[in-house]
Amino acid sequence: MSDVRPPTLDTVAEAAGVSRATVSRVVNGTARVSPRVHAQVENAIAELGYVPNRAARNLVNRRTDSIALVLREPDATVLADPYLGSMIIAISRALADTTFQLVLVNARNDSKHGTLADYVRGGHFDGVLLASMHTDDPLPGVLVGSHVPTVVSGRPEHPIPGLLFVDSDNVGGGRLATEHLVSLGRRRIATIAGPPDMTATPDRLAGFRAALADAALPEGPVAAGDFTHPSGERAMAELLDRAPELDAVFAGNDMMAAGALRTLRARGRRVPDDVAVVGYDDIDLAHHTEPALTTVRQPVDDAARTMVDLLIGQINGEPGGESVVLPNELVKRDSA
Amino acid sequence: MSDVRPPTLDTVAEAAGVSRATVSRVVNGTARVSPRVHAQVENAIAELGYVPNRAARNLVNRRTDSIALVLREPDATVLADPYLGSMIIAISRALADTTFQLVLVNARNDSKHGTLADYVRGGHFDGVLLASMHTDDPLPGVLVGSHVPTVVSGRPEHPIPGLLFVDSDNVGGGRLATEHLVSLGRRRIATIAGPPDMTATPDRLAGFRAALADAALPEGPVAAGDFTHPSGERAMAELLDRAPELDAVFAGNDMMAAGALRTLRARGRRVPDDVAVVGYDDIDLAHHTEPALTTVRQPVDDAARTMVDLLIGQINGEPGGESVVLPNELVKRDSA
DNA sequence: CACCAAAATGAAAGCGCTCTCATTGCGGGC
DNA sequence: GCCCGCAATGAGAGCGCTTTCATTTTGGTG
Repeated sequence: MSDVRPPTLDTVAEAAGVSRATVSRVVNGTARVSPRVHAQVENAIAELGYVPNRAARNLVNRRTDSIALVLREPDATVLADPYLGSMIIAISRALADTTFQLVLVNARNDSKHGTLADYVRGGHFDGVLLASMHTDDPLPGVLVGSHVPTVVSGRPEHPIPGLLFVDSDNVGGGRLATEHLVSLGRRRIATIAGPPDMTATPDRLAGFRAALADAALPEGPVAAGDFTHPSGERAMAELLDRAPELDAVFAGNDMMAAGALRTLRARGRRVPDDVAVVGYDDIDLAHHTEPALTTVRQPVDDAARTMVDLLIGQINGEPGGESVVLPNELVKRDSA
Repeated sequence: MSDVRPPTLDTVAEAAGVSRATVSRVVNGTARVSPRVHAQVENAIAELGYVPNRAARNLVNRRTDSIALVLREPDATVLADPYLGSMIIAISRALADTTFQLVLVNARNDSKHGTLADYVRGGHFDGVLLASMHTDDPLPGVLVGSHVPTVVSGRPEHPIPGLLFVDSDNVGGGRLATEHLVSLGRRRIATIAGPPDMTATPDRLAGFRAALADAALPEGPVAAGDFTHPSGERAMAELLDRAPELDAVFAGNDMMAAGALRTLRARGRRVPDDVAVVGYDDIDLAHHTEPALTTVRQPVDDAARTMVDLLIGQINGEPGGESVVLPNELVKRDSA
């Protein structure tokens, strides 16, 4: 309600005794300006506390200088997984050194103005980062079709021409976890898989099976979970019923691994003595379970930085961006 | 790189055979338009897929339609606490039904363009939400001084005129936890306090002491932590050394409670039989510790919604916003 | 049927910025 | 001393929108 308007380019120009164009030039460093004039302008800017008006700038430049982070999680269950939170923080950090703002778009499909797809396509953002994608989600296709620079986290089920993604090597991760169990001498290895509509699930499963095959071990039983703690408890119970003699479990994420741990304890199985357990993600919780979880760590910070770099490259029209698959790492603790 | 520009008001106007002003009116519902013309315009909009240009709108309206969520956490340690993540999600959800965008500003003091304070003051946002404040942070004062609508999460140490905050009743929460321990018959009750530079810490401590006084119990030992898991382990060890006979602990958050649990187990104390433990926050982890944590739940969703409502009220110049303190709730599980 | 108020619409002025194009100023080569 | 070329600067158009103000249309009344 204060009616004092912030200084504009013209204000500064007048104060410095030059034209608006010149001030613009020094603000943007876009052309040479004589040292004397440059100093005058700088002084005027400092004195008036001038800050460029973003809207005006965006209008003429046809850029918004902001990128959307779309979280595709209709149900709160998966939001409980701190992995997503760490992703958000990592992306925000990766963006901190750029001029881009991070806009969080919490997307239950069409909450905002009309469809989410329309909203995102509506030129509100220079680019879009998609996290926690499901295989049947049409959004990435729509965005690419609308020429909106887009990078998704996690390999899409079907490659979409022009869609870049950053993923961690889930096949390798599944293999890493399973090979570790094998190296421990375990022979009856089961797995708790994640939701089938995220590619991480089949990928980790593929790594699991490949490692088993390499070790000439029979394919262990598979139970399905949905990345939540309770689903891990249930899946473990199911596994125990189906294969009471199992001596190891590879869980599709740490949350489910924690659930499995609880079921194992309830059933009187000691971990890792009777049953070894390996999780996935290395979320904070992995330190706190009893026993502490051996798990596969994903390079969240690297992934975030890579996504941001790829996206900005696309926004700037640089050629040659390529999807990236980052390696994972086994973190050995006490559960296996 | 595509050179086809999106449709503008003029495009639509021409297609509908009316003036730009009229189209603007139907888009904004700002004035009456005859039904026939209205329909024509709607058709044209639908056909062309017109979406208003946000920058142009912002320029003339002097609004950005976006609000900043500033996370004031220089060190990653506190970021590991999922409480913050749940806050982010809750705020994002609370904003989903409004026209405002949520911009995440991850603020290690002056990463972006110049000082954070300047950046935030630079008119990039209509309002600011501050989370995880520390008592010595000058930012809220600066913002209020610059007439930037601001709402902070958590009571500031010294009331700042014009600064609204939303907090949960930490004194009451500390009391709730402690009274529960007292009601369990515990008599030697210790506490692990959080970082002293957040008001939640002295407040919870005050509640703790008040409850002890009410029960005519001596003031128990206090150890200091920093809200992290390791600090909880250390603080518990210290407490055990100083007061080996203690039979209950109230921890300033769940993370430290989990650490305390681990130390207790290592020292051979059974929970809750030998030592009862109560945490604070009811983060997801509270379900997964062994035993599951009894804890104080903060109304995160309510708090988020309240913050958003207050902020939007301020932005719209509505009078009469008041700081709010929300009640907490004791969640009984197995640790006490 | 003429008249006037009210309703509907249009014309146009900016919002603050960038950038093209034109103009000015300057030094050096002849 | 004059002219040319380049560096420095300024003038001004326009980005897409909202909004005031003027104008046209409409419809009710005498």
